[in-house]
Amino acid sequence: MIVYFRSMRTRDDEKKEALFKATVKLVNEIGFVASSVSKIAKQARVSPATLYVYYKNKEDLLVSTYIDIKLDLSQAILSDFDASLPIRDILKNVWLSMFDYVANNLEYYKFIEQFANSPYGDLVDHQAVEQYFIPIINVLERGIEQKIIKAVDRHILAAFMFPPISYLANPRLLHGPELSPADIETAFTMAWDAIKL
Amino acid sequence: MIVYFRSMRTRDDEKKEALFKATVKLVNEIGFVASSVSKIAKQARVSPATLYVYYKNKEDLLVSTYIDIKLDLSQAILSDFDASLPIRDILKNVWLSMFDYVANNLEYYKFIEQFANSPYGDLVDHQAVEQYFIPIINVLERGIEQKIIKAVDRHILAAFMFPPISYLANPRLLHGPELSPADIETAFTMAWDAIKL
Amino acid sequence: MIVYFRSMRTRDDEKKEALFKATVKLVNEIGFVASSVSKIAKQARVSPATLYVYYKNKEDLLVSTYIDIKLDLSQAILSDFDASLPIRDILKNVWLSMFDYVANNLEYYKFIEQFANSPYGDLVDHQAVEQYFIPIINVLERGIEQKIIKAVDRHILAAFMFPPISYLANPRLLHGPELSPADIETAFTMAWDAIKL
Amino acid sequence: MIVYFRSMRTRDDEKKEALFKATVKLVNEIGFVASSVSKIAKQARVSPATLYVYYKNKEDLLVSTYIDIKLDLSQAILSDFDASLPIRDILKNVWLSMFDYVANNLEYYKFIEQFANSPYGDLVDHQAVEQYFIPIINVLERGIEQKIIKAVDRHILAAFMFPPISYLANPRLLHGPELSPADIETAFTMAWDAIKL
DNA sequence: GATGAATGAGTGTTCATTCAT
DNA sequence: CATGAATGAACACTCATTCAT
Repeated sequence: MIVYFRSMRTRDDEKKEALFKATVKLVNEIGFVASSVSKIAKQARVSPATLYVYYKNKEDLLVSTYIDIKLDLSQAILSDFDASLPIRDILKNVWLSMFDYVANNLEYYKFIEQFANSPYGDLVDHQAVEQYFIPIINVLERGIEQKIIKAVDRHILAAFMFPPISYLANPRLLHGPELSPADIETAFTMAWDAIKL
Repeated sequence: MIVYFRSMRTRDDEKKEALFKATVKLVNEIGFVASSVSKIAKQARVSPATLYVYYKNKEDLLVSTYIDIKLDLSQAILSDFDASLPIRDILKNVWLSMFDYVANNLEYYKFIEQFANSPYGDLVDHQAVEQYFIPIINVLERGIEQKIIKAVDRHILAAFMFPPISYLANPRLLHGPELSPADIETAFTMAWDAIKL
Repeated sequence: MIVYFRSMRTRDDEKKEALFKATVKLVNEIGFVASSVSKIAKQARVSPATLYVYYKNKEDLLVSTYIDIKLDLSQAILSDFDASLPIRDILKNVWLSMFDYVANNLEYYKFIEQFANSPYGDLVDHQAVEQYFIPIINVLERGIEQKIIKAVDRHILAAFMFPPISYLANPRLLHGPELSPADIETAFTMAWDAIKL
Repeated sequence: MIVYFRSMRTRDDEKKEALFKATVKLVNEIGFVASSVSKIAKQARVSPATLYVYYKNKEDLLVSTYIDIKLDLSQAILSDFDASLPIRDILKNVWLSMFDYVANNLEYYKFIEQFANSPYGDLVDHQAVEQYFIPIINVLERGIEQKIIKAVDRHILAAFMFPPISYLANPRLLHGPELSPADIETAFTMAWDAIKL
């Protein structure tokens, strides 16, 4: 006896997720340029027409995928966020979480890198996306107030914390050997040296 | 004896340069995805067929353009390179030169960013390109020997010097106000704090 | 005994009428070519699948719509038909009714024009549709018998009565200013001059 | 020995004409709605992509075809135009020429009918097209001055001369037997009766 | 060297229709 | 009766590249 837990013809989150995964996978394998709707659909094992049931168009698919990853990233980073710790420890947790995320979800990270470096990047509501990261911003500002962190614009502080991670964790950019745990520890120290007073 | 009534730059070079400029311009304006051979040719005011006189195919055009820019960048960075200065000053010159270059040649810089974040990036002979930057590597290594700079892999050092520049000088990534000269000065200090012992 | 708490017009008829109106509206606004089933369904605020409850397929929808309008037109034209009047007066009433109908129901009229000038036109049982207009044909034949109207094939007579109306009342064909009541009166006189002996 | 009178790779008016003919033929056979670019190209024995060498897009193809036919029609009608004849004779020549044209080039005529009754019709510069027919307009106006023709707007006069031709010569509209030469003669008399004073 | 013409293969998207519920 | 989901086939159009000149 067959029991259907979900109807055969109702909106199917499995399909949407298949499209999401197919998009990320293909963009990583063959790049933004070559990732056509039909290839993505084929990868997700649905008809190209079905894609348009779940997304308004290709742009919507890509932007949605980007935002979903950004949200996922922010949740990963903030998962063990503990505001009661010393500021350096909070930031170290955040930094290592992000390094882990990038290293272990390279496909996701490479997607958002390609996305941000494309004209699609201009289509995103950046303020909305930055909302996700407000707790980190707040920590930086607390650090400035407490004279622990250099009193400069938060974007400049961010520039020395996060872009180095992308670079170090992304084999497409780092044309050298993978980093050891000790290297990663050192790298955080360097980031901290950059921003600390 | 040959007398050139026309400029020394031959007709051919003019066409090739027009294609180079058209490629950079279009990739910036409409992105990698939409930059087709025929659009590039039209922008350069030549026939699509002519493009194939100068480049083997589209990939060759894009890779060549990337390498040309990388070379140009390295020359700009190393233009006032003076090995006799103190290490911090050398690096400061390099850093500011690069910041200037990125800020003043954003089109070039955005091109290589898009390029590097695409599968085309995998086609480049990175070792050859890194040759251009050897003098800088050498300075870093001298700094390490002299116990001025942290004794870590040169890629890690680079990660805290150059990616922050891309981030801070690229409006597509920095979703905030432009940097003041004082900000830029501060930013270098932070880079130096990161790498110095 | 059955008591209707809801109006006599059933839910079904409402949907069918909505589809009818949506079809006419869309064909007028965007043309036969662009009037897809899903757009018509959306305009009628029903699911595309629902359309197939009321019509066999798209062809059935269009042909039915055409025939319904033709019937409506015939009823409008024959509403004040009075066989006891002089022949010229009968035809004048008919002619002016039709002009009124076309002018006041341009959407309907443009639909049947587009329809007739398309291969769908070949699918209609013309004899059945012409039944609606038999009284007019009869008047013309009475006129011929009474030596008031030229003794030619009824289609030729019709050619000078009705196509000019389409032309004069349809802004898509008449590329000039709208007609005044006096113009319309004159136009009937011309039609009559054409057919009278 | 083969002699090439035209190069194999230069713009080829034969291809453009093949596309023109294919467009007319297909629109007649399967209608505007179903006449897709790929079907037209296949009918003309060229690649769909080649169509875009000769026409900007589908709209351009259809509008150009329409205008070309209109021009052809005007030339046919005015071929034996003799301004020195009596006005009735001039118009009779024009009328019969047009009847002939429609009857003998039904494909062309049906194309422009379908075209005019579609939203594409709105895209044409009607004033430009009407230029072709100015000599006829002038005759009508001379007739009005000479008190031979009714003093009404030229569009109303036209409405009783030309739409009846479309109707009588077009089997899709005239659901009856074909007209005899005598019928045609009579039909012109009726048109003349309509417009003459 | 330089080109406009030409195209098979592909693009993103919409089509008319069916299906399970 | 009514529906949203699903799709193969088609849509208009552009692609990178080649070819004859």
